[in-house]
Amino acid sequence: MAVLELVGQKWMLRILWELRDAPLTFRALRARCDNVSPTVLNQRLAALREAGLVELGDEGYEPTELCRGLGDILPQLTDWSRRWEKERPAPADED
Amino acid sequence: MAVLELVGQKWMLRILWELRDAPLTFRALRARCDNVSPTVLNQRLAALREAGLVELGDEGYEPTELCRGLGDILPQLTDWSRRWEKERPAPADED
DNA sequence: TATGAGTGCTACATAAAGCGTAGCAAATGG
DNA sequence: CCATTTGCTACGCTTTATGTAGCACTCATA
Repeated sequence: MAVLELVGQKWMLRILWELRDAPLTFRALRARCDNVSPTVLNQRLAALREAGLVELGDEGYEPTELCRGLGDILPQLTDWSRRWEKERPAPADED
Repeated sequence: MAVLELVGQKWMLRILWELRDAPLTFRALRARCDNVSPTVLNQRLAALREAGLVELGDEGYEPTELCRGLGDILPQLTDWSRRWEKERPAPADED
């Protein structure tokens, strides 16, 4: 389960999530990720590119064919996320 | 997609993954997670418990009913992980 | 040629998070 | 009383992330 160590890193799921629909430029992607520092974003993108999950095309960064499988999984994660937000015990105060 | 910020943290997916089958004690879970430092493990478990995703039963930590939905998703992540390991471009040397 | 806006990406100092080890308090069993 | 196991914390140190600034490059317009 080596992929857990990859996508388990901070911002990884978020990055892949933001790239799910359309390609995004470095700066646009950064903006979508709450302005994550470019240092980290670059590190993550480098790892994703080395893993063959993301590539830099003419219109920006986009998931590769190899990454597409995640496209079926992430929506389920969204679904589950919605269920969780409805049924979770104490919303408490998270920002 | 607040859940991404939760499970996107380091060790989160791994922790949930290790709890998928049977309950694990704090120490056992720690052992399975490459002996992650107890400080972090405790932080993560606290977050998971506050989110109502994990609880501490008689036999150790275990996912709650609310968390079970992930049980259908994580195996797919495994599947995808296996595909990825077969088809990825350059295994290179990652440790 | 130049100027301006966009791109990917890097440098730097500071802040935050994680790590490894040791150990505590409580519960359990001899 | 002692040993074992439990969940969990404290400590000092290393690693990682943050935020801001800016570089080198490309493209379009003038």
